[in-house]
Amino acid sequence: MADVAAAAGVSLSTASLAFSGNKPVSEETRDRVLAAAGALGYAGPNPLARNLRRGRSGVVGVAVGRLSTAFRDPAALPMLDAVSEVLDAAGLGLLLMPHGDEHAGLPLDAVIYDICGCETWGPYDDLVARGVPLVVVEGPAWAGATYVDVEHRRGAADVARHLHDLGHRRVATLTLDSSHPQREREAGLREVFPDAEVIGPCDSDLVAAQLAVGAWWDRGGEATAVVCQSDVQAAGVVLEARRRGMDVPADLSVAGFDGVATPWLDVELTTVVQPLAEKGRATARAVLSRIAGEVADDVLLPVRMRVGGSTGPAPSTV
Amino acid sequence: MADVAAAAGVSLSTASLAFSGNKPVSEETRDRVLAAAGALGYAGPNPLARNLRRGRSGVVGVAVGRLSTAFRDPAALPMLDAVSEVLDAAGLGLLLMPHGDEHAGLPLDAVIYDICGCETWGPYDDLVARGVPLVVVEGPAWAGATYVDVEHRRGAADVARHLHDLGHRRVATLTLDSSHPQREREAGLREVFPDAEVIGPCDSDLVAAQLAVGAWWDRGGEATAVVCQSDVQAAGVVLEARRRGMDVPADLSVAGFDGVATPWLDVELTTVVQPLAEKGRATARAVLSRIAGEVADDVLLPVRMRVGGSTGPAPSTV
DNA sequence: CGATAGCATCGAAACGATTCGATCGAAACG
DNA sequence: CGTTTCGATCGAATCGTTTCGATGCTATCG
Repeated sequence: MADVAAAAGVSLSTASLAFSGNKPVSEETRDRVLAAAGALGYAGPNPLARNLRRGRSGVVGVAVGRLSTAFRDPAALPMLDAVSEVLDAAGLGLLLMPHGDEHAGLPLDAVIYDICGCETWGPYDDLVARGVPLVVVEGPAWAGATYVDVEHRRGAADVARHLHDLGHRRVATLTLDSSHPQREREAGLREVFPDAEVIGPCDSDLVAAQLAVGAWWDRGGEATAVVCQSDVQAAGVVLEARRRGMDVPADLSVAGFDGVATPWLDVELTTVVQPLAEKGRATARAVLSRIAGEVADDVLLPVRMRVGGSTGPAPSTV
Repeated sequence: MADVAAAAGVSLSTASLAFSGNKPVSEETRDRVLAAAGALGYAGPNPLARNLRRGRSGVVGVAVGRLSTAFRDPAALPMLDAVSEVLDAAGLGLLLMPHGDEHAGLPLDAVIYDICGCETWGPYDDLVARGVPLVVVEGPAWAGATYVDVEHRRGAADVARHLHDLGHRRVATLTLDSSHPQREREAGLREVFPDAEVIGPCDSDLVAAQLAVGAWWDRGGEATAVVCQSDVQAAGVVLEARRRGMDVPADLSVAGFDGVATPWLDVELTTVVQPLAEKGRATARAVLSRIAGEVADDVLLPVRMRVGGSTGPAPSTV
């Protein structure tokens, strides 16, 4: 930039102002600087230097598990999409941080922990030591972090009540690996069905759910309704039930969670609809606040049960 | 760091060496520096300053469309996962660049264009002016970029021959928006079926495919086989065909592309299996080479047709 | 017409590291 | 014992900006 300034016959500081526009520069001077830049093939201020000066990198990390697993669940995308949209508008980029701490050397302005079952991570000590703002989505409590969460417990309780109203008394649940949302949801379920049987934990994956519930039936499991922790799991249960000759919802009611689209399934799932986009926006807003040095309030978003065709009256034969 | 050096009674340069290990430092000195750092709550060298010195940000951008659409297709994930794995190992982070140029101010060491239908973008002039290495996946030709691609044309031709061998003569194809891969694949198809009818372009989305092929049938479209540009599209066609009382493959053969898992479909698709992970690794390797200042050769990866149960002999009644 | 604003410009000091070349002992060598 | 070598340490330059405070200079005001 010094060369450009020299070529334009102005000082370095003026050239800088011509590019950044942080202070008024006469039209004529700006044009002269820009022309000189063009002639010299100067592409504008070096972002690295700017970042050093500003003390900001313009990059926000988002901790996900392995990409292929984190995004397999269709609920992850609308959320991340909304995050990205808000951050983009603020000129911030989103850096993927798959499990691992290879990213210790990168300059991050903030980090989002979207807990896709990454309960065990713990915040990177390095980030905490550096004072990098942390925003935790659906996560356990970490000191100093801002929280964004949805009403897992209430959603699960709503579903449980719905099933109870339909006459179900023998309910089983397919769980996720132990995590904050899982614990909350199980608590919600147990408000209504204290003795609900746990089929076992499995990933939010169609085949995994089929295998898990199939194995449970094989070893004699019985229930008139299965409550799942994601719509993908629920779809797996529906498919496996049918494969075994059961009708949904006549013989078995199945409930999901998330409220994502499953167009390849011919029945609309009864589920708990999360405001995924709003969750993402709230997360991004929290990030922006924290970066700006403000305190950001924790956010708890409401959920809404949606009754679909996958749940129905309990079969009277039980 | 100056404070730490002072506290440890060494010079700034020595303190720097103690942290980076770029030159030998006596064990005792290092311990003293680290101890001083701990006492002063210094979390290590500031990445922004390091980046400025090094002239590297450690961040690689990956241009995708909107996240929700880019990752909806299950083929995108294994690819990106592999990219991320290789880059992580090299200490580089992956920055998502959704469509738009808000990312102009970010310091990127290289940019990957994974052309998910983002044909129209053009490389950011800014990046080119800055001399940022570009790696284009399945893209059109841009001067100076390194290319990674798969044998779209050959894969499509293999599928076409397979159908021809099965006796099909009336073949239609569901396309993607015009793009390099789409053009290549259509060329492959036309090697065997020069007159194949185009049903129309649609996103690689289940519902979109159902609607597109459904509308085509509604307006009198006829074919014994439909060649699709992704497995998701193919699944949509299978579902829609069945909804209309056709049997797959007895009445209609359907072929996909990509070779991803569709466990919710009860028929294994005939498809063209792409080496997705290898594509990702090759891409990442190209990025690393280019960042290192080396020239990176273009890569063309082989594909393999996999015959599944979605294609069969042409019905004799046509 | 003199004092006061206000605008454009400039010089110089950060921002926080890395790294080149020089210095200084001590060990190794003949 | 004199000389070379090597490892540890240091000082200073550098990376490329942004921005604070100062300096003219020209309108504005009374």
